[in-house]
Amino acid sequence: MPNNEELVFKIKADFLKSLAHPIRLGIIEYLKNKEASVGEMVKELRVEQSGLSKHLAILRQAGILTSRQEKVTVYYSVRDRDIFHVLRPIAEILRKKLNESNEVLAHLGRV
Amino acid sequence: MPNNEELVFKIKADFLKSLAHPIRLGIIEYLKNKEASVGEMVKELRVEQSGLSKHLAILRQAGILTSRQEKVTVYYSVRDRDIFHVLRPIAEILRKKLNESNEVLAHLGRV
DNA sequence: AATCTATATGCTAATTTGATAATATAATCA
DNA sequence: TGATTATATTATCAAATTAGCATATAGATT
Repeated sequence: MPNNEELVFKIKADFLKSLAHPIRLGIIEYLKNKEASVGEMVKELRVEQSGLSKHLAILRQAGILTSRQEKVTVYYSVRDRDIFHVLRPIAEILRKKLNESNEVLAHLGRV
Repeated sequence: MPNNEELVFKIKADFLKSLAHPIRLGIIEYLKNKEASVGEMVKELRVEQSGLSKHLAILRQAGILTSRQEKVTVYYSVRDRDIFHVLRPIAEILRKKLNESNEVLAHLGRV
């Protein structure tokens, strides 16, 4: 019986888990400015169909993507663009970290 | 042999994974405005010592925390406050989602 | 009806992650 | 030195995640 605070951490952690996979990050970026069908993504993202389907389901369940069906084709898109408010700072943090490493490396040749 | 784009997604995913655990989120929040020793956190966060130690190591390796040692005591703190630029929008997204659910629920009584 | 296309689901094995307990290390203190 | 304290590491096992393949479903086409 977790208390409310623990429950909130659990919910946040689950949300983060849904993002924490290279293919899923690739999907979100691919859908950044457009919607796309599963078939299109299978080709473009070079992933196996059933695997992609499962990753899409995870992102939909997390509320990050929505889908609409047209005949047999299912189109996915980003449900709430606020997700990029999470992803952008991550890129910035990593970029910054990389810069810091490079600055250290720059001193290697000198002595 | 993954290409550069895939490598970047892998790096981002690994970073997200380091965040994606309730205890680790609890640690980061606990360290939001202060540093704390492992012993203090064992007591306050109600986690087992060896488990906490491992979670701290994961966060340090991810570059999210730093530590300094004073005699036998090790103090941890947030290394780069930019991490909160990632965590805050997550809270907002989840709050928003909850509000939307509540608005739906509000119509349940009416008919 | 039989086939084809697009997507989802189920199954299994491999890998990763996590919890717990035990042990190690290292500094301090008696 | 021996005991104590603080933290890290290791070992073991259970649980969760993932990949890949096979199958299911459902609509479209012949």
